[in-house]
Amino acid sequence: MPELPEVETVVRTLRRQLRGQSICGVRLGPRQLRRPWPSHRSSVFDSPRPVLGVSRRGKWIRVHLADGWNLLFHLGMTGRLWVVEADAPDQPHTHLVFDLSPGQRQLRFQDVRRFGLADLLTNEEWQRMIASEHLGPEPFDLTAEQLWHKARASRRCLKAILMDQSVTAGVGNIYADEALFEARLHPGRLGRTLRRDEVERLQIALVTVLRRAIECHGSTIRTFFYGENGRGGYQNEFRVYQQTGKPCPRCQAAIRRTVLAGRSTHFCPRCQPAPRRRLGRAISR
DNA sequence: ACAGGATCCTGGGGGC
DNA sequence: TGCCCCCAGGATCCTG
Repeated sequence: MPELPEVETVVRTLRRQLRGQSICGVRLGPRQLRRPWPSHRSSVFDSPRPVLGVSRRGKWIRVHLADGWNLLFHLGMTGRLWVVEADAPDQPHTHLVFDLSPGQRQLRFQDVRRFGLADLLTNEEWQRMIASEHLGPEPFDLTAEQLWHKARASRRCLKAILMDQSVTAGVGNIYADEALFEARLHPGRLGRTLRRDEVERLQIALVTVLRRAIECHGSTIRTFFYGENGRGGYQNEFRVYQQTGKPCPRCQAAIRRTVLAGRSTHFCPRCQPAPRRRLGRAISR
C-alpha cells in the first residue's frame, strides 16, 4: 500500500532509470483503470518525448516530459511502476506499457486492484489537477504551527486528521499509526483536545518515522516493489502496525487493534492513553 | 458544513 | 480440495 515513503522510493528509482530516456510509444492493457487513459492523446508519443524529470507530490507521481506533457500516476493500493527490458515476461494486470529509447526498455504500470490511476496531462492540466486535490504541505514542510491550526479546527480524531491529504500530503494508514505511537498519542484523541506540546511531538514523530521509512525504501507487506525486484525494509521496524497482540517495544503491553475513520488502527493501550471521553464504541482502551 | 460510512477492486487466508 | 466469507485501504461518493 504505497504511501509517501514507498512513492518516494519509486520516484527516486525512476529518476535514475529514466534519465536520458525518451518515451516513444504506449500500449494499453485490456482493462480500464478508474480513470480511462486518454487514448486520443496517445499520438503524443508518435515523436519521442524526452523525460525531463520525475517528481512526487503527496502520493502523486509526475513524469515531466518535453513539450509541455506530463505523465501522472497514482499507485492506489497495489500499483507498480517500473522499468524493465522489453523482452521481460508479460505480467497480468499490466495496464500501460511505455516504450523507451534509446535502448530496448519499457516503463510498465501494473495494478492488480485497479485503484490506481494514470493520465497524460499538459502542464496547465497538471497544475489544475494538483490544485483541485487541495493537497496540504508535504510532511517535511508541515510546521507544528500549521498542524496545530488544522488540529484545533477539526472535530475529527488524530488518525483521520493525519490521513487527510489536505492536512498533509502523503500519509496513509501505516505511517499514521506509527507516527502516533512515536508521539505517544492515542489515535482516537480528538484533534481539538491536543496541547501545544503534543502537537509538536506529533509533528516531530511524523517526520522522524517518514524519514526512517524512506531510508528503508518503504514497507513491503505483500505487494510493494520498486524497480525490478526491490523490496522495502521498514516492515521490519513496525512498532504497532499489524502488531496486534505483540508486546509494545516500549512497555511490553499488548498492542491493540481497533477501527477508526474506517481503517484498522493499531496502538499501545499503555503508551498511548485513551482519551477520557470515549468516541463511540470504536475506541477500546 | 462536516464527519462517517459505503463503495470500488482483487487475491490471500481462515474456517468448515 | 473447494467453497464461502472476510480483510487489506486510497480516493470518492453518499448519507445523516
